[in-house]
Amino acid sequence: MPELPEVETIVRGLRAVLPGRRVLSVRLGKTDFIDDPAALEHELPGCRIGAVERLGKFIAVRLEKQETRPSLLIHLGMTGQLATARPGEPIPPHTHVIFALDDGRELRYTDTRRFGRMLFAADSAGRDVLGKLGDDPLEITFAAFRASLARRRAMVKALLLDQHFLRGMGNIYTDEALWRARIHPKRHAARLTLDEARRLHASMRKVLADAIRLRGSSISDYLDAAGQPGGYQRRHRVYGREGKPCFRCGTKIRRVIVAGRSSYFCPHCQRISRLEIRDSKRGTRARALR
DNA sequence: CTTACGGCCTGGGTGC
DNA sequence: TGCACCCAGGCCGTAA
Repeated sequence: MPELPEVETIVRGLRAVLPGRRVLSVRLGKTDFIDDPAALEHELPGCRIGAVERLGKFIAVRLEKQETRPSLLIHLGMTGQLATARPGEPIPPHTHVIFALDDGRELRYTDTRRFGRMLFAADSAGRDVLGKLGDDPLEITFAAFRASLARRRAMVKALLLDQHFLRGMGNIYTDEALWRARIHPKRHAARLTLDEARRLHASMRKVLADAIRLRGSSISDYLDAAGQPGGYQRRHRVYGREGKPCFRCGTKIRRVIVAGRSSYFCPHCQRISRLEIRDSKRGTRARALR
Protein backbone atom coordinates (compact mmCIF):
# COMPACT_ATOMS: atom_id res chain seq x y z
CA MET A 1 0.00 0.00 0.00
CA PRO A 2 2.30 2.72 1.13
CA GLU A 3 4.96 4.17 -1.12
CA LEU A 4 7.67 6.68 -0.26
CA PRO A 5 5.38 9.64 0.57
CA GLU A 6 3.11 7.59 2.82
CA VAL A 7 6.05 6.01 4.66
CA GLU A 8 7.69 9.43 5.02
CA THR A 9 4.46 10.80 6.52
CA ILE A 10 4.24 7.93 8.98
CA VAL A 11 7.89 8.31 9.97
CA ARG A 12 7.42 12.02 10.64
CA GLY A 13 4.47 11.20 12.86
CA LEU A 14 6.38 8.54 14.78
CA ARG A 15 9.33 10.88 15.26
CA ALA A 16 7.11 13.11 17.36
CA VAL A 17 6.32 10.39 19.87
CA LEU A 18 8.84 7.52 19.82
CA PRO A 19 12.38 8.84 20.42
CA GLY A 20 13.32 8.57 24.08
CA ARG A 21 10.63 6.02 24.87
CA ARG A 22 11.48 2.62 26.27
CA VAL A 23 9.85 -0.61 25.11
CA LEU A 24 8.33 -2.50 28.04
CA SER A 25 6.94 -5.57 26.30
CA VAL A 26 6.04 -7.10 22.98
CA ARG A 27 2.85 -8.98 22.20
CA LEU A 28 2.63 -11.02 19.01
CA GLY A 29 -0.26 -12.36 16.96
CA LYS A 30 0.48 -14.07 13.63
CA THR A 31 4.19 -13.96 12.97
CA ASP A 32 4.73 -15.27 9.44
CA PHE A 33 5.88 -11.80 8.31
CA ILE A 34 8.51 -11.52 11.05
CA ASP A 35 12.02 -12.79 10.27
CA ASP A 36 12.72 -14.04 13.80
CA PRO A 37 9.76 -13.59 16.13
CA ALA A 38 11.61 -14.97 19.16
CA ALA A 39 14.41 -12.44 18.76
CA LEU A 40 11.87 -9.65 18.53
CA GLU A 41 10.12 -10.84 21.66
CA HIS A 42 13.28 -11.29 23.70
CA GLU A 43 15.53 -8.49 22.53
CA LEU A 44 13.17 -5.56 22.39
CA PRO A 45 11.91 -5.19 25.94
CA GLY A 46 14.20 -2.78 27.77
CA CYS A 47 15.40 -1.06 24.61
CA ARG A 48 15.31 2.69 24.46
CA ILE A 49 14.16 4.12 21.15
CA GLY A 50 16.50 6.51 19.33
CA ALA A 51 16.03 7.98 15.88
CA VAL A 52 13.26 6.94 13.51
CA GLU A 53 14.30 6.96 9.86
CA ARG A 54 12.99 6.04 6.43
CA LEU A 55 15.02 4.05 3.92
CA GLY A 56 13.00 3.66 0.78
CA LYS A 57 9.80 2.08 2.05
CA PHE A 58 11.43 0.71 5.19
CA ILE A 59 10.96 2.30 8.59
CA ALA A 60 14.07 1.97 10.75
CA VAL A 61 13.58 2.44 14.47
CA ARG A 62 17.05 2.78 15.96
CA LEU A 63 17.49 1.19 19.36
CA GLU A 64 19.96 2.06 22.08
CA LYS A 65 21.20 -1.07 23.78
CA GLN A 66 24.58 -1.35 25.45
CA GLU A 67 27.32 -1.50 22.82
CA THR A 68 25.25 -2.74 19.92
CA ARG A 69 23.12 -0.47 17.81
CA PRO A 70 20.32 -2.68 16.62
CA SER A 71 17.30 -1.49 14.68
CA LEU A 72 13.75 -2.55 14.37
CA LEU A 73 13.05 -2.63 10.63
CA ILE A 74 9.48 -2.45 9.44
CA HIS A 75 8.10 -2.68 5.92
CA LEU A 76 4.36 -2.05 5.56
CA GLY A 77 3.84 -4.12 2.41
CA MET A 78 0.44 -3.41 0.90
CA THR A 79 -1.79 -3.06 3.96
CA GLY A 80 0.49 -2.43 6.91
CA GLN A 81 -0.29 0.30 9.41
CA LEU A 82 1.75 1.53 12.33
CA ALA A 83 0.08 3.73 14.91
CA THR A 84 0.15 4.60 18.57
CA ALA A 85 -2.87 4.07 20.79
CA ARG A 86 -3.96 4.02 24.42
CA PRO A 87 -4.10 0.51 25.87
CA GLY A 88 -7.84 0.73 26.38
CA GLU A 89 -8.65 1.57 22.76
CA PRO A 90 -10.21 -1.28 20.79
CA ILE A 91 -7.66 -3.37 18.92
CA PRO A 92 -8.38 -3.39 15.17
CA PRO A 93 -8.62 -6.76 13.40
CA HIS A 94 -5.33 -8.07 11.99
CA THR A 95 -3.25 -6.32 14.64
CA HIS A 96 -0.27 -8.63 14.98
CA VAL A 97 2.31 -6.73 17.03
CA ILE A 98 1.77 -4.51 20.04
CA PHE A 99 4.70 -2.79 21.72
CA ALA A 100 3.93 -1.43 25.18
CA LEU A 101 5.85 1.80 25.79
CA ASP A 102 6.97 3.40 29.03
CA ASP A 103 4.68 6.40 28.65
CA GLY A 104 1.65 4.17 28.95
CA ARG A 105 0.98 4.14 25.22
CA GLU A 106 1.19 1.31 22.71
CA LEU A 107 2.71 1.12 19.26
CA ARG A 108 0.58 -1.21 17.16
CA TYR A 109 1.25 -2.92 13.84
CA THR A 110 -1.83 -3.91 11.87
CA ASP A 111 -1.59 -5.67 8.50
CA THR A 112 -4.53 -7.42 6.85
CA ARG A 113 -2.64 -9.24 4.12
CA ARG A 114 0.65 -9.61 5.99
CA PHE A 115 2.73 -8.70 2.94
CA GLY A 116 4.74 -6.52 5.28
CA ARG A 117 7.95 -7.48 7.02
CA MET A 118 9.43 -6.93 10.44
CA LEU A 119 12.82 -7.80 11.85
CA PHE A 120 15.02 -7.07 14.80
CA ALA A 121 18.26 -6.33 13.01
CA ALA A 122 21.24 -6.57 15.29
CA ASP A 123 23.73 -3.97 14.22
CA SER A 124 24.89 -4.35 10.66
CA ALA A 125 22.63 -7.35 10.11
CA GLY A 126 20.17 -4.82 8.77
CA ARG A 127 22.72 -4.11 6.06
CA ASP A 128 21.72 -7.36 4.39
CA VAL A 129 18.29 -5.91 3.83
CA LEU A 130 18.95 -2.20 3.46
CA GLY A 131 22.29 -2.44 1.70
CA LYS A 132 20.71 -3.76 -1.46
CA LEU A 133 18.46 -0.76 -1.87
CA GLY A 134 19.07 1.70 -4.66
CA ASP A 135 19.36 5.47 -4.31
CA ASP A 136 16.59 7.58 -2.89
CA PRO A 137 14.61 9.04 -5.79
CA LEU A 138 14.61 12.46 -4.10
CA GLU A 139 18.38 12.43 -3.68
CA ILE A 140 19.77 10.89 -6.85
CA THR A 141 21.39 13.43 -9.17
CA PHE A 142 20.31 13.67 -12.77
CA ALA A 143 23.73 12.51 -13.97
CA ALA A 144 23.60 9.34 -11.88
CA PHE A 145 19.98 8.68 -12.82
CA ARG A 146 20.70 9.05 -16.51
CA ALA A 147 23.75 6.79 -16.30
CA SER A 148 21.79 4.06 -14.52
CA LEU A 149 18.99 4.17 -17.07
CA ALA A 150 21.44 3.87 -19.93
CA ARG A 151 22.70 0.52 -18.66
CA ARG A 152 19.29 -1.16 -18.66
CA ARG A 153 17.03 -2.48 -21.37
CA ALA A 154 14.10 -3.26 -19.05
CA MET A 155 10.85 -1.38 -19.44
CA VAL A 156 11.15 1.93 -17.67
CA LYS A 157 8.18 1.28 -15.39
CA ALA A 158 9.58 -2.07 -14.21
CA LEU A 159 12.87 -0.36 -13.42
CA LEU A 160 11.30 2.45 -11.42
CA LEU A 161 9.44 -0.16 -9.36
CA ASP A 162 12.64 -2.11 -8.69
CA GLN A 163 13.83 -1.18 -5.18
CA HIS A 164 17.40 -2.17 -6.06
CA PHE A 165 17.35 0.49 -8.77
CA LEU A 166 15.68 3.26 -6.77
CA ARG A 167 14.20 2.92 -3.29
CA GLY A 168 10.73 4.20 -2.67
CA MET A 169 8.83 4.39 -5.95
CA GLY A 170 5.61 2.35 -6.09
CA ASN A 171 2.78 1.80 -8.53
CA ILE A 172 0.94 5.10 -8.05
CA TYR A 173 3.85 7.53 -8.11
CA THR A 174 5.55 5.71 -10.98
CA ASP A 175 2.47 6.12 -13.17
CA GLU A 176 2.04 9.73 -12.10
CA ALA A 177 5.69 10.56 -12.82
CA LEU A 178 5.60 8.86 -16.24
CA TRP A 179 2.43 10.75 -17.20
CA ARG A 180 3.98 14.08 -16.23
CA ALA A 181 7.12 13.22 -18.19
CA ARG A 182 5.01 12.01 -21.14
CA ILE A 183 6.78 8.65 -21.27
CA HIS A 184 5.03 5.34 -22.03
CA PRO A 185 5.51 2.78 -19.21
CA LYS A 186 6.80 0.13 -21.66
CA ARG A 187 9.61 2.24 -23.09
CA HIS A 188 13.03 0.65 -22.69
CA ALA A 189 15.11 2.55 -20.16
CA ALA A 190 18.21 2.68 -22.33
CA ARG A 191 16.25 4.11 -25.23
CA LEU A 192 15.06 7.21 -23.44
CA THR A 193 16.46 10.40 -24.92
CA LEU A 194 18.44 12.82 -22.81
CA ASP A 195 15.42 15.10 -22.64
CA GLU A 196 13.08 12.28 -21.65
CA ALA A 197 15.41 11.22 -18.86
CA ARG A 198 15.56 14.81 -17.68
CA ARG A 199 11.77 15.10 -17.65
CA LEU A 200 11.43 11.82 -15.78
CA HIS A 201 13.96 12.84 -13.14
CA ALA A 202 12.17 16.15 -12.60
CA SER A 203 8.67 14.60 -12.61
CA MET A 204 9.63 11.98 -10.09
CA ARG A 205 10.90 14.61 -7.68
CA LYS A 206 7.93 16.88 -8.24
CA VAL A 207 5.33 14.14 -7.74
CA LEU A 208 7.00 12.77 -4.61
CA ALA A 209 7.56 16.19 -3.07
CA ASP A 210 3.97 17.26 -3.68
CA ALA A 211 2.68 13.97 -2.30
CA ILE A 212 4.76 14.33 0.86
CA ARG A 213 3.40 17.85 1.29
CA LEU A 214 -0.15 16.46 1.10
CA ARG A 215 0.73 13.59 3.46
CA GLY A 216 0.40 10.83 0.87
CA SER A 217 -2.48 9.26 -1.02
CA SER A 218 -5.40 7.56 0.73
CA ILE A 219 -7.09 5.17 -1.69
CA SER A 220 -9.01 2.80 0.51
CA ASP A 221 -7.44 2.40 3.90
CA TYR A 222 -4.16 4.25 4.24
CA LEU A 223 -3.89 6.31 7.41
CA ASP A 224 -0.83 7.96 8.88
CA ALA A 225 0.56 7.36 12.37
CA ALA A 226 -1.99 9.77 13.83
CA GLY A 227 -4.86 8.07 12.01
CA GLN A 228 -5.28 10.85 9.44
CA PRO A 229 -5.82 10.25 5.69
CA GLY A 230 -3.59 11.84 3.05
CA GLY A 231 -4.74 14.24 0.36
CA TYR A 232 -2.69 13.47 -2.74
CA GLN A 233 -5.30 11.11 -4.21
CA ARG A 234 -7.14 14.25 -5.32
CA ARG A 235 -4.11 15.17 -7.41
CA HIS A 236 -3.79 11.87 -9.26
CA ARG A 237 -3.69 12.52 -13.03
CA VAL A 238 -3.74 8.92 -14.28
CA TYR A 239 -3.65 6.34 -11.50
CA GLY A 240 -7.03 4.60 -11.26
CA ARG A 241 -8.51 6.74 -14.06
CA GLU A 242 -9.05 4.14 -16.83
CA GLY A 243 -11.55 5.42 -19.39
CA LYS A 244 -11.55 8.95 -18.02
CA PRO A 245 -10.21 11.89 -20.04
CA CYS A 246 -6.53 12.80 -19.89
CA PHE A 247 -6.06 16.07 -17.97
CA ARG A 248 -3.79 17.32 -20.77
CA CYS A 249 -5.48 16.26 -23.99
CA GLY A 250 -8.81 14.63 -23.18
CA THR A 251 -7.91 11.23 -24.66
CA LYS A 252 -9.26 8.29 -22.65
CA ILE A 253 -6.77 6.94 -20.13
CA ARG A 254 -5.87 3.29 -20.72
CA ARG A 255 -4.79 0.49 -18.41
CA VAL A 256 -2.21 -2.16 -19.33
CA ILE A 257 -0.24 -4.62 -17.25
CA VAL A 258 3.47 -3.84 -16.91
CA ALA A 259 5.72 -5.73 -14.51
CA GLY A 260 2.60 -7.50 -13.30
CA ARG A 261 0.95 -4.28 -12.15
CA SER A 262 -1.91 -2.20 -13.49
CA SER A 263 -0.41 0.73 -15.35
CA TYR A 264 -2.39 3.79 -16.37
CA PHE A 265 -1.29 6.05 -19.17
CA CYS A 266 -2.55 8.42 -21.86
CA PRO A 267 -2.13 6.77 -25.29
CA HIS A 268 -1.84 10.20 -26.92
CA CYS A 269 0.62 11.91 -24.56
CA GLN A 270 2.68 8.79 -23.81
CA ARG A 271 3.59 7.22 -27.15
CA ILE A 272 5.64 4.17 -27.98
CA SER A 273 6.58 2.76 -31.38
CA ARG A 274 5.31 -0.66 -32.43
CA LEU A 275 8.94 -1.63 -32.86
CA GLU A 276 9.79 -0.97 -29.25
CA ILE A 277 6.77 -2.98 -28.05
CA ARG A 278 7.56 -5.86 -30.43
CA ASP A 279 11.19 -5.79 -29.32
CA SER A 280 10.43 -6.68 -25.74
CA LYS A 281 8.02 -9.40 -26.81
CA ARG A 282 10.52 -10.98 -29.18
CA GLY A 283 13.13 -10.97 -26.44
CA THR A 284 10.78 -12.79 -24.09
CA ARG A 285 9.70 -15.39 -26.60
CA ALA A 286 13.23 -16.15 -27.75
CA ARG A 287 14.29 -16.73 -24.19
CA ALA A 288 11.26 -18.90 -23.44
CA LEU A 289 12.04 -21.16 -26.41
CA ARG A 290 15.65 -21.72 -25.56
C1' DC B 1 24.05 -10.30 -13.84
C1' DT B 2 19.37 -9.37 -15.85
C1' DT B 3 14.42 -10.05 -16.62
C1' DA B 4 9.72 -12.40 -16.22
C1' DC B 5 6.41 -14.57 -13.55
C1' DG B 6 3.81 -17.10 -10.02
C1' DG B 7 2.97 -16.94 -5.23
C1' DC B 8 2.13 -15.07 -0.83
C1' DC B 9 -2.67 -13.27 2.03
C1' DT B 10 -7.32 -11.12 2.93
C1' DG B 11 -11.23 -8.47 1.65
C1' DG B 12 -14.09 -5.48 -1.29
C1' DG B 13 -16.56 -4.96 -5.43
C1' DT B 14 -19.06 -6.72 -9.55
C1' DG B 15 -21.74 -9.58 -12.35
C1' DC B 16 -24.37 -13.75 -13.04
C1' DT C 1 -28.50 -14.83 -1.31
C1' DG C 2 -24.51 -17.33 -3.12
C1' DC C 3 -20.60 -17.83 -5.80
C1' DA C 4 -17.01 -17.10 -9.07
C1' DC C 5 -13.95 -13.87 -10.52
C1' DC C 6 -11.14 -9.67 -10.60
C1' DC C 7 -8.71 -6.26 -8.24
C1' DA C 8 -5.62 -4.01 -4.58
C1' DG C 9 0.02 1.74 -2.33
C1' DG C 10 4.69 -4.90 -2.55
C1' DC C 11 8.23 -7.99 -2.83
C1' DC C 12 10.46 -12.75 -2.93
C1' DG C 13 12.07 -16.92 -4.92
C1' DT C 14 12.75 -19.39 -8.99
C1' DA C 15 13.59 -20.22 -13.75
C1' DA C 16 15.51 -19.00 -18.11
